[in-house]
Amino acid sequence: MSEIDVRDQIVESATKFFSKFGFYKTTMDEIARHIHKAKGVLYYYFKSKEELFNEVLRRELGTVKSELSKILAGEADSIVIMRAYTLARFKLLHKAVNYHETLKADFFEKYYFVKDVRDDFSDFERNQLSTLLQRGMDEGFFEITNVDSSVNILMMIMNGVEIPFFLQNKYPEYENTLDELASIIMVGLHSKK
Amino acid sequence: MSEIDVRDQIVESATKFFSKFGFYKTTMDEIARHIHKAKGVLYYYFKSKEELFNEVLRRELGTVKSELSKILAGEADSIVIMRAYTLARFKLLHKAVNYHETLKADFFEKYYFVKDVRDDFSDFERNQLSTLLQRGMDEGFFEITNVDSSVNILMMIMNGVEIPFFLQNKYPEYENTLDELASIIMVGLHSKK
DNA sequence: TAATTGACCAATACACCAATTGGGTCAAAT
DNA sequence: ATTTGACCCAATTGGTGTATTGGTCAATTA
Repeated sequence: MSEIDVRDQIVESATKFFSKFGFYKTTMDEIARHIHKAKGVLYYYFKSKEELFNEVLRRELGTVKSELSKILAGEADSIVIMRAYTLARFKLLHKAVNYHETLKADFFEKYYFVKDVRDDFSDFERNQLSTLLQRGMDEGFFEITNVDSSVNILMMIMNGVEIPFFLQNKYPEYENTLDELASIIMVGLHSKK
Repeated sequence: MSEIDVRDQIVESATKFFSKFGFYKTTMDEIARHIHKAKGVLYYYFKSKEELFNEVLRRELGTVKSELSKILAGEADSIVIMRAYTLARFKLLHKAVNYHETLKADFFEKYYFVKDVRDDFSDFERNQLSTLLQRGMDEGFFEITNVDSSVNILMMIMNGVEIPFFLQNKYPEYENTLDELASIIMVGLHSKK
């Protein structure tokens, strides 16, 4: 009975509620009641509601990162990988509903506590893209003067469209043009030969 | 005395206040007092506060549009124009502080009344970019399969970064990479020959 | 000892009312 | 044709008491 990891139960329950109602409309008490425990036990495993939310986020983005890592580890040309990465990135993030809430952090001071998880994902992406672009240059597919700067621009574009996509629900509308976006970026990074 | 166009005075006064305090923190009474008139006179020239704000916006974006039109009417290659357009677009919009407020319309229902002006600017931009891309194809600089679709993507990128740029004040940080963004887009649209 | 409970606290959110603000109207005046 | 200022009323604001909820902890269980 107590074999089941309670910490996991808590996170699963929290995920359910946070996904459905968001951070502020979810109470610690209902998370606890849902697994037939007293509220106090949550504080045995997590030191605060914010930390619990962060754990939920960490897992959500962890899935995204591992999926993306699979793509990045592929054998194909860096161009092919780059395209696949772009499409998958948005498709995966589209489903990461708790991540969406963190996008509000830039508007509402309330959400300061998600900074760490967001930064972590940003770092991940920056590293991966740097590696990929560098590899693309080594393979002769890309010809860019400054990798860091190109990565910055890619990140600017990708982060930029997240708010319209996920908070204003324009992702479905744009989903089928993402392939073309990827094309433009691909060619844009491509050597003029 | 009554030679001075009162309507203009009103709009100028309104521009001052709206630019400084935004739509909701500005009162019709202070706009009127500033030009030593009674509040009622505002309603002789404008049927509502919202309409007055729209007029302010119209002028603000009118300036932007006419500046951009100058660039678009240039003699240079479509590539050169495209780059100049991109840089100028953001530089001009950066100064259009009332336009910034309209960006909130996508988050807060309160701002529904700015739809018309925003749509107008969107239409302008869509038309101009279509013409430019088409011209670029005719001149052999661009090689795109579907102009509309490419325009969509350009607009998606440009609109996407507006919120980070103007509402989260990241424009200064990115300003000097805009040139490179333009490059990527340019090459991205460029024929592979 | 590790895990859990439930009563308890303090801070925040919330519901409610009163007072004020501010958008908008209009008959009268200029 | 334009302007005024008193007026209306819906919405906002500020203040207050109550309820909710994040968080603590001594006692209890297994």
